[in-house]
Amino acid sequence: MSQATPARRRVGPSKGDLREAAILHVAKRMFAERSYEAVTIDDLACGAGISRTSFYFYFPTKPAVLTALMAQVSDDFAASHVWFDSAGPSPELLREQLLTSATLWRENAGLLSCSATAAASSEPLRALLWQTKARYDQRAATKIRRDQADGTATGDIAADRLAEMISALRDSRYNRLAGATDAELRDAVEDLVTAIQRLVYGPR
Amino acid sequence: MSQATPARRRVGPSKGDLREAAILHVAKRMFAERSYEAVTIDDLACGAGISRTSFYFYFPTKPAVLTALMAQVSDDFAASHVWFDSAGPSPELLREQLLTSATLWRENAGLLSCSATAAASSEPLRALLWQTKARYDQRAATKIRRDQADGTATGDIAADRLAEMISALRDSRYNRLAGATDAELRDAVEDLVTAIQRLVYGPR
DNA sequence: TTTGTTTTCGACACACCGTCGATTTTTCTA
DNA sequence: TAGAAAAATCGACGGTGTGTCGAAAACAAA
Repeated sequence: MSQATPARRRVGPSKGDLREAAILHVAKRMFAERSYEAVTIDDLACGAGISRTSFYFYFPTKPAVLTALMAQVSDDFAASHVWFDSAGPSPELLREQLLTSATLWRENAGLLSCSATAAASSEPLRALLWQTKARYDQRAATKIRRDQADGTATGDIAADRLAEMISALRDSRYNRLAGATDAELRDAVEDLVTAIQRLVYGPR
Repeated sequence: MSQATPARRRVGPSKGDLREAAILHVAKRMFAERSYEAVTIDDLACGAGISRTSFYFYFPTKPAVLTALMAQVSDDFAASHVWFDSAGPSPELLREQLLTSATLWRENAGLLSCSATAAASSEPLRALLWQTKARYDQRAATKIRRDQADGTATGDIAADRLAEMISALRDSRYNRLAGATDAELRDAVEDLVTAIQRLVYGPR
């Protein structure tokens, strides 16, 4: 969250904080429905009721806004990882975790898509996304390593590789969730549960 | 391949075709070592020995050059898919197919990375990449469907979903192949063989 | 040489970006 | 509540990259 804060501003709540919130608010809406390139800084500024130049008082760049927005989503996302704290396959917990995160993903589909685009040109945003993924992968790897140690999980693929595979499967499936129905969302979750169980625990 | 050809030019070989080749040549080099944004049309034109304006006589946009380059890579890629024509798990053929495509991916790592970036802003390029992926997924799905029909492969995940999963696993692993050693490349292939076999054929 | 086509490029208009400094508004405190 | 300090605003400017137009130059064929 700190990358997006310019150096000049102080901390307390003030009038300008309302504007910052207004920018974030309008940005969330615009990035949700247009592509990253199709949203200009002028659009954001006008939407927040200020001039383009004033925008720079609040954020240094366009991707910085996206970084601030994604920091929130990233936190929500991290809160849904109940399976990682369990022991053994526990497919019900895995299903619950995936359903929560899939719902979150669908709600923020446009924003996530824009942030993936913007990451190519913004080091801070790239860092945030990388960190989010790294945290997820590490928690997954820890859980898998534990299950491999007590023989529950098969060991012929290293735990951290399995964790990366799970991320990859999740991302690719979730990325087509924009505008999906609840039934489609549940199907996606069900496929992922089956695939992950099979990859990690092998023959059931 | 046709998206990249502007309307005005005729077909036969002529002086200008040399220039077109020169642009493609220098573009391949530049996109291999710099990021997509860091290569300007002026860079490409200068590199090919013409003015920026003349560039537009050969290609309508920057992504169009990338599209032309990617069409070639896409063809090479499609030629390496020996496993799809086999029956049953045949892990040796799968390994061979993955090794070939991984090598190709590593050779073109920079180009592939640029094209992924550019796809966000270029419909024709997006279409080419989509088509390449779709062809791959369809061939995979056909093979899997065949194996599911005769009971070799398990059927609790639909063939086309499995095909998408395979693409996703491959992409995520290959995308970290830039500058990898031969040993790392073989490790990647080995993990993928194990994972794919387990996903498609379940308990071995 | 003439004629028509291919190729080149300078000049222009555009869109967006980011900075600077002067000005206005808000906030705090004496 | 006046008046100073800090916060916030914005116009003007300069920069970069893009794409178009039309006139000129190089080239090929008759």
